[in-house]
Amino acid sequence: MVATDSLSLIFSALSDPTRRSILGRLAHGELSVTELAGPYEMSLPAITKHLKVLEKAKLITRGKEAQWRPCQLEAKSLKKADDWISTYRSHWEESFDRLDEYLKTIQKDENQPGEKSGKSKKRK
Amino acid sequence: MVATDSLSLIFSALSDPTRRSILGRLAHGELSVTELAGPYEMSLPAITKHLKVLEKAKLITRGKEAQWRPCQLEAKSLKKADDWISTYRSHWEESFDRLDEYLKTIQKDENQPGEKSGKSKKRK
DNA sequence: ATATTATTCAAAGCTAGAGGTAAATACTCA
DNA sequence: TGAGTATTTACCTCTAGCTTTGAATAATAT
Repeated sequence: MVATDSLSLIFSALSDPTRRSILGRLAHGELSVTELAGPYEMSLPAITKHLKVLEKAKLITRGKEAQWRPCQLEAKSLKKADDWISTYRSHWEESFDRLDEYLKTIQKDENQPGEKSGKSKKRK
Repeated sequence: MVATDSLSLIFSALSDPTRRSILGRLAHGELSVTELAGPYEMSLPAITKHLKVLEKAKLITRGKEAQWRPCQLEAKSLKKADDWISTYRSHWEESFDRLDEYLKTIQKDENQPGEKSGKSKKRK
């Protein structure tokens, strides 16, 4: 990754299934690295690195308790991602409307068939 | 990227600022590659590659109109990302509650000071 | 002090990402 | 057909990402 802005870090962190799964498990409460690593067929150092990525994206915070460095979900960063995506919410709601419109259009076209699909907008 | 599941493709596509910006501009309507490339200090082939990434993630669809391959936003995939994130929505709402609790806790501790921060949960 | 448990660091391998330039392809119009 | 415009392919470079193994560090318990 070249970009280091917070949104890019967040989306990049979320682009790995293991990391998403880790977040999912942290949603039920704090876990240590070893506990976290349990289900995955992956070395501990690999998990450590995934945690680093999540930490850099501020999707988790880490504590210190004896020899454990427990991980905790930090949902505020997920909210950041959600805020970005939510600006498009109207678009996917709209697309149902477009589907409706489309369906109405076919019905109409069944009576008066004509152009195949040509919308020939002119471009300079 | 190793993962090829749709969520990973989507989040990975969103992890680049240029690609997010492209989606933002497509939100206002269909655009050709050259129109899209305009604002960025980047070669056309670079833009083509970004579009490929967006297309693979099904965040855009492409048309064919004379020598143009216009791009269109496909919001359904954004909804997929939104659905994943939304399972955590309760967590960031909750975190305000936790802040409240925390603030109450300090107020109490100002009267009877004691342990620095020790929550010493036992772990086997 | 030593053994045990938990976690991280270092080095290396390999694949993919992001960008560039130059050339090829696709379509339109005269 | 040939010129012009739009887009993609091929190829190259460089950096970053994911994973491994083996060794190092940190804290606890004996």
